[in-house]
Amino acid sequence: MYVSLKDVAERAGVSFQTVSKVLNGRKATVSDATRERIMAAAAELGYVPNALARGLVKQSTYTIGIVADSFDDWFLSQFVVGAELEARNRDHSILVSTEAGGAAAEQGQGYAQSLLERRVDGLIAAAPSAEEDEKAAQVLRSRLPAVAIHHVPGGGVPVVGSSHSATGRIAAEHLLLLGHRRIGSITGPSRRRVTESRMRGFRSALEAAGIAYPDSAWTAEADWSAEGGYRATAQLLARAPELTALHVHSDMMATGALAALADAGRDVPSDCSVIACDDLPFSGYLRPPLTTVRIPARRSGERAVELLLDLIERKPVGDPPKDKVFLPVELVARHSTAPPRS
Amino acid sequence: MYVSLKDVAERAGVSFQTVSKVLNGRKATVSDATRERIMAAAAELGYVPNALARGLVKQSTYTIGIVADSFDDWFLSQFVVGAELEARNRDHSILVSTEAGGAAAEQGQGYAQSLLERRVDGLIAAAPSAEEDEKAAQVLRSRLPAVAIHHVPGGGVPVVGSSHSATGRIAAEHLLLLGHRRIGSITGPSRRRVTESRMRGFRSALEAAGIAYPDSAWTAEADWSAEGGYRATAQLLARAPELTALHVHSDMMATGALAALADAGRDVPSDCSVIACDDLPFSGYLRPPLTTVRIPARRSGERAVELLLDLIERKPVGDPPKDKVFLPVELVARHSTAPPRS
DNA sequence: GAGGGAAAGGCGAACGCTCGCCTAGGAAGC
DNA sequence: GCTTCCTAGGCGAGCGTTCGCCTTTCCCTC
Repeated sequence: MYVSLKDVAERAGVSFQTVSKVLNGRKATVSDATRERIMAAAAELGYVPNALARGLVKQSTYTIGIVADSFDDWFLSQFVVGAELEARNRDHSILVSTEAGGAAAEQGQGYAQSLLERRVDGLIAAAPSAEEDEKAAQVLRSRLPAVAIHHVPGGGVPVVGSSHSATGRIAAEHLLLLGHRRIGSITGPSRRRVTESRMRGFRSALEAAGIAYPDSAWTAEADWSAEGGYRATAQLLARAPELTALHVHSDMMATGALAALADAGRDVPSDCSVIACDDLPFSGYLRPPLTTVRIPARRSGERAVELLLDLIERKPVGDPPKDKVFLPVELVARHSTAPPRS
Repeated sequence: MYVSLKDVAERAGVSFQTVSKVLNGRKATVSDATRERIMAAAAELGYVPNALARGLVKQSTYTIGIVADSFDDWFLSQFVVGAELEARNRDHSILVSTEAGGAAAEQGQGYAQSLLERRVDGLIAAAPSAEEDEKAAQVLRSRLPAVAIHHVPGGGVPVVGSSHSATGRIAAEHLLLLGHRRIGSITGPSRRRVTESRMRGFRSALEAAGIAYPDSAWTAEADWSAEGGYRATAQLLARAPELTALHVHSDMMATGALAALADAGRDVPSDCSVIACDDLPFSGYLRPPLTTVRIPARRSGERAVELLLDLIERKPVGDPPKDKVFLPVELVARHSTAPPRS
């Protein structure tokens, strides 16, 4: 079905190994005439190299694997876009797998199984749902060069990303500066580290301002979705009408929060401010435009690949790899936040 | 680095071919004792099959390739999710590439190049940006079993998806039924087929109702983004204040449209109705909740894989493959549409 | 005219696997 | 006791590459 080096060789009247030399640019040893004959033959026949065979002998596929949870997630898909960009720059390609847990695991496929079978040269763990998974951690640690965007039990895997606690802190400080004292939180799933870290940063800022935060009373948990955000907000509002501001852990949930606030007849920002994080492409087009903390998703993907590739190509006596790379987050002040009504 | 069949064989005291038999479940010919010894050895050593080698000899990788434009796009990423699901069901995996044009093409990589190199068993073309690309069409037609989600020049490739003209028609009919007569359009890029088809369906519904549609006056083009939608809407509003409804070609652009309407001081739906298409996860949480035509993105991915796999496994004298599969779209009426103010 | 060297290209081996056929040995049948 | 059949497992070949080394040819040089 496909033409092979041998087919090209036959047509050009040389040995297939010579064709290999030419097509891989190891020029020194072939005459110009032959080279051209070979190139022509390859083009006419429509030769497409076989990455399987090449990978087999080179013991490297120039490919890096990403274990992600799902493309549903904005952060993850942006992360992959960034990763792909950087990989392309450095002559590698990206393989994405969703075998972190859930459906795949039920079918008996291990963490990143298909990636390992395909012999990727390195692994990027981008599946927070597996952040507590011991087995996954073992794979990451022992098999291959790897980096992660989240905590890996037992460590030993460099982490790339932005500081979640800083994200929470920045949000809190912005609200504090405007004069808010009674701030509620719509969080992601509480078992996730990111949720805990954001709350830590958030709380620390409040404490620094000498404000107590009644955890259970002013917090509602959701699942990152707009729908979840709507429900959690509606509940929280009913429970704690005294709040003058909401710190929402994602723009998507904030979209729901804005709707819930509107439906409750509370004006944003005059009755209640809202600050979120992510900075989705449409966040500035919600009404009111959403104030948020921008998370550099794409950039994280780029940096993860950079780091991983450095790790893979590490010189024998290279410098020890960094074990944490933090990318800065940034406050994007729009109009969903304002001083509380006095 | 990796353990191979030979390593497992040595530990179990058999030939490596026997290990292969056992691990692939061709049981008949091996005693229970031996089988267990082999399984144990494989587990202890952490054997991971090498898909490269296997693909090489089997001349099949059990993998299907998707050429997509970008993960930025909601439709495309949902499509991939669906495709992955269905592929997993049928023991295949998915490889996604963004080599349709743009950055990749500039680096001299052909359409789907890396997918072909990896010897995928079939191709799904999901890159509208290449819908007019002759070379891409040739690859799709000649190389491999393929299906597409968009028109392919010259045909010969089955198309899976929903009817764009029906989408436009449904939107128009909904607005017509409410009593609108002066309806504007915020479209995607006009060089895309999808844009043209939607407008065709839209216009045909208007004509059926005996309404003339002044194309250039009531249409504004954007780029699918919220920002583009905002700008196009703002312009159109200024140009054609008589409009009582807007037909927007994507929910993302409609998000911008809603913002533009709000900023122009026009209430939705009482001053101007808005209907869009896609049904994004947050569309029901915009305020007002967006009326839209739901496009079955995930389902399209599933069907595309189904169809492709059938094509690949086609029995010698199988039925001729369908060349079009249409998935129904569905009106989701929410609150951004209402009768025009009389 | 012998020796040396560079240029051009051939060749064998190996990567890790699957597949089909082959063989050794024991049990069964007459 | 000899043939026949199974059963359990071995073995060779080949998939399409890359890599290092080897061979041939030809041109110089002394």
